[in-house]
Amino acid sequence: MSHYEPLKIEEKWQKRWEEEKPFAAKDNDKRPKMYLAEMFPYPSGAGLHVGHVRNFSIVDCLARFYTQQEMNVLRPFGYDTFGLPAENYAIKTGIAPQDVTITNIDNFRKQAKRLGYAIDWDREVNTSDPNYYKWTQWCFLQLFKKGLAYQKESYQWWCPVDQTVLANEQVENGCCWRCGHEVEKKKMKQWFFKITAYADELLDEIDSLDWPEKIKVMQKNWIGRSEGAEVDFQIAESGGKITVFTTRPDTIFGSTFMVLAPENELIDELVNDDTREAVEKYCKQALKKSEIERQENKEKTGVFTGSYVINPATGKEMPVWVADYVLSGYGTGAVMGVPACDERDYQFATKFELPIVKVIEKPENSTDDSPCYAGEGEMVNSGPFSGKQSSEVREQINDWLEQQGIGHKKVTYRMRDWLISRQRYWGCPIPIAYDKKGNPHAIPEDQLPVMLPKIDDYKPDSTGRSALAKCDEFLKVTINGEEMTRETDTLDGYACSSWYLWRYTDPHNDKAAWDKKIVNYWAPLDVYCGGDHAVAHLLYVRFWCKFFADEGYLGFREPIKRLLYNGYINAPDGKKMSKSKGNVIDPLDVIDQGYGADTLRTYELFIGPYDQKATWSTEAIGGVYRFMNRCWTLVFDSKLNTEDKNIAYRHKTIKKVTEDICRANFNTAVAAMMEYVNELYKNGANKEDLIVLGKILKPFAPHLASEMLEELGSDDIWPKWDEKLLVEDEIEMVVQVNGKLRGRIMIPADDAEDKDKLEAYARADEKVKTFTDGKDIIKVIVIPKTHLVNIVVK
RNA sequence: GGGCAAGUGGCGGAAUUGGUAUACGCGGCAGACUUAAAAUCUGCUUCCUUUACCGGAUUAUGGGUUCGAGUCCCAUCUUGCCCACCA
Repeated sequence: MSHYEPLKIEEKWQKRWEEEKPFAAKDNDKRPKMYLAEMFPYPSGAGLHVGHVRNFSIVDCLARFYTQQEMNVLRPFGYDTFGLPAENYAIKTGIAPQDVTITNIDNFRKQAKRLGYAIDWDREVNTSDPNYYKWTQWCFLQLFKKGLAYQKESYQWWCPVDQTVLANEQVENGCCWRCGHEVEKKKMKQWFFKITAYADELLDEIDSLDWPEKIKVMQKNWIGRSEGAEVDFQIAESGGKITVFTTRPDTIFGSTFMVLAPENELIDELVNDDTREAVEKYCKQALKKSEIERQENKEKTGVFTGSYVINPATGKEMPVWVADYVLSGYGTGAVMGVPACDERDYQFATKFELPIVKVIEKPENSTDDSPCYAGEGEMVNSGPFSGKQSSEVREQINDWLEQQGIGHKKVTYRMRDWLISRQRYWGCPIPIAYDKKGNPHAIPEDQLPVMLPKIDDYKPDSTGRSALAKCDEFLKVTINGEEMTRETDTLDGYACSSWYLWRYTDPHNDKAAWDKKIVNYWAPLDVYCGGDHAVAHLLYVRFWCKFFADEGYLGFREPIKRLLYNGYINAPDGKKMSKSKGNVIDPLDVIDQGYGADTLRTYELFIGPYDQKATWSTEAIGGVYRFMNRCWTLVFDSKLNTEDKNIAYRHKTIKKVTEDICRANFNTAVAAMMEYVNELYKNGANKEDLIVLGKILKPFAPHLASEMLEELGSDDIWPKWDEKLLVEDEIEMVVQVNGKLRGRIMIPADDAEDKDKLEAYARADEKVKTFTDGKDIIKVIVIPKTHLVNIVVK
C-alpha cells in the first residue's frame, strides 16, 4: 500500500512545468486576457518568508483559477533590487551590491519554484539590471522634458544615519522608514517629480477603483485637498505684501494678527534692529527641533517680528509674529490668526495677549461653551456681512477679494511634490549632467543607460553626496561637444517600481520601455496583490500612469483595476517574526519537514480572511496536511462508487468554491472543499466526484491536484454547476414560535415554494403544537426562500 | 485630539439581502484498529440544568426598531488602523 508523498509528487510536477512552460502568456491572443501580479519583492539574503508565500499564493490561486477557465493569463515575476540594505551590506562586507543581488535573486527564484507557482519565468525583471534601468532613466527624461521633473532648493527631510534625503512618504512619525533614526531638516537643492500636477485626478478617480476602502481613505487623506482662498495683506509702511491661505475667508473680519512659519523667507525683511536677534534665535531653535519635538509640544511658542500688516477687511493693523505651529510646506507658510474661530489661533492669542474679535455667533442650541467657535453661524462684527450666514458669506467674500484684486479662490493640497533624489550609490543614476554654470542638461536618450559604475568604496562622502562623487570616470561626460559633470544623486527606488507593471508586458524590448500595442492588450492590471505601500507606491504608479497616458504611451489612466491588500503573518507567539526574537518560521523548512508546498500554500490561504493579519499555528497546519492526505486516499487508495450519490453536494461545492475564489474568500473555499471531502468519505465517491475535487483543488494545491487528475485521466478545465441539480429531493423546513426555533420538518423539495403547504406542515407538527395549543395565533409569517415559518401567538 | 474599522466557543474563524448562530480547522474527550504507540478511521465537543430527553441562556455592555437582530439605529466600554498644529 502506497501513501501520500508530497515531496516526491512536487518534484515530479515542478520538473515537468520547468520543461513544458505551461504558464507562458501569449501576447494579443484571442482568448480574454487576465493580468495578475503581486508587488514584486525585495530579494533579501534571508530568502522567502511566510509573508511572501501568503502574498504569492493568493495571486497564484487566482492565476491558476483563471487559467483553468481558459483565459489568457499573464502572471510574471520580478525583483525590486535597488535600495539601502544591499548598499549597507556592501559597506560592511565589501561585497558589491551587484553580486549580492544576483546571489539573492537566484535563491529567491529557486525557492519560488519549490512552491510551484504558475509564473511565466521568461518575463523576469530586475530593477538594477542596466537593461531595465536604462528605461527608468528614459521615463525620468520624459518627465524632465515636460517640466515634471525639476530641481528646487528648500528644507528637506535628512536622515543623518543613512545620509540621504527622504520623501515625505518615507518619514514615519518623524523617523526614517529604513533605520528608524529621527530625521532632520536640511536646506538642499533636490530633484522632485511634480505629482501635485495630478492631485485632482488622483483624488477624483479613487472612488472608481475596486480597491479596499481603507486604502482609498488613506490616499484621500494623503492628498488632502482643501478649498479656500489666498488673500494678500499689505505690509504697513513698506508697500510689500504677505499672502496667506485660508479655508475660512468668511472669518477675515476676526483676524487680529498674522503668523509666519520659521522657515518663511519674508521674515528677514520684517524684523528691525530691536527684534532681529530674538527672531533669529527663535527661528534657529525651531529649525533645530526634531519633527517629533515640534509635534509633541503643543504649547504655543512664538516671537513678534516688529512689523504690521493691514487687514484688508477692517483696515486695522495686525502684528506679524513667527511661530512654529505654522508649517512652511503647506499653503503659503503664513496664516491669518482668527482667535475667535480657530482653536490654535485662540491658544496663541491668549498666551501672547492678542485681541480676540468674535465674528460668528454660536447657534442658540449649541452646548459648546468654549470661547472659540469654529463652526458655521450668523456673522457679527463683519461690516456689510453682519447678520448673514457664514457659509454664504464665504462665497461673497471670495468675490469681494477678487474685485479688490487682493485675493482669489485657491485649492491647496496636503500632498507635496515627490522628492526623488537620494545621496546614495545603490540606485538608478539620474540621467542629468551640469554645465560649467551649473545648469542641468538631459543626457541624450541615445547615451542611455547611464551605467552605475562598479566601485570599491560605497560610503557617501562627507559633503552629503553619494559615493559616485568620488568616481572621476563617472563624473566626466561630453554632451554636444561640451564637457559636463554628471549628477551624483540616484533615484528613489520607488521610481523604479513605478513602471514595472508595464515592462512585464514587454520585458525584453530594447527599442522602447514597452510596446504600446502589447501594453494596451495586457494592462491595466486586473488584479494586484500586496500588503505594503498603501500610499507611496500605489500613488506613484497611478501618477506615472496618468502622465504616460497624457504622453500617448498608455491607453488607460488607472494602472490597477482591483487591489487585494493582504494581511501579514505573526509568529506563533503573536509577535512580529524577527531574527532577533528567534521566532521566524521559514517556509522552506515547513516544506522540507515533509508537509510539502501544497500543504503550506493551502494552509496560508485557510488561516483566515486574506486581508486580515494572522498568527502562525504549528498545530493547525497539520489539519491541512490531513486534508491533503484524505484527498490523496480518495483517488489512490479507495474503492470507487458506481452510483452517483453526491450530485447535489458536488454541484453545491463547485458553486461555493467558484464564488468564493471570485470574492477572494480563500479560507471559506478551502473549508467548502474539506466539507465536500468529509461527505465523500461518508457516502463513497464516484469518478466524477473525484475529478471535480481535483479540478477545484488545483489552484490551492497544484501538485497533488495534477497527480490526481492524471490518475483519473482528466483535463483541468474548471467545472460548471447546474442550479437545477443543487436541490436535494427532501429539504428541511424550520418552524419558529414567536421567533424561537421549535421544530425542524423534512418535506418534499417540490413543496418548498408553496406558502400554504409550508404553513400547513408547520401547524400540523406535533412538537410545534405543544407551543401553540391553547394560545391565539395572531399571525403566521412564511418565508419560502429559507423555508422558514414563524407562528406568532399571544 | 479627530476619522475609520472591528468585538462571535478553550483557540483561528463561518454565517453573501434582517430569516436555523457557532460551518471548517485546531485543541479536548470517547471508541475502533494495534501486543503497544504513532498514523488512520468513527463519534462527541458554546454555556447552564440533566444519566438522558426536555428546557433555559448566549454574538463586548445597556437600550431601541421588527413577526424575527451577530447583521439595522442610539449610547457606553474595549481593541486595531490611519491622520495628527494642514489654517
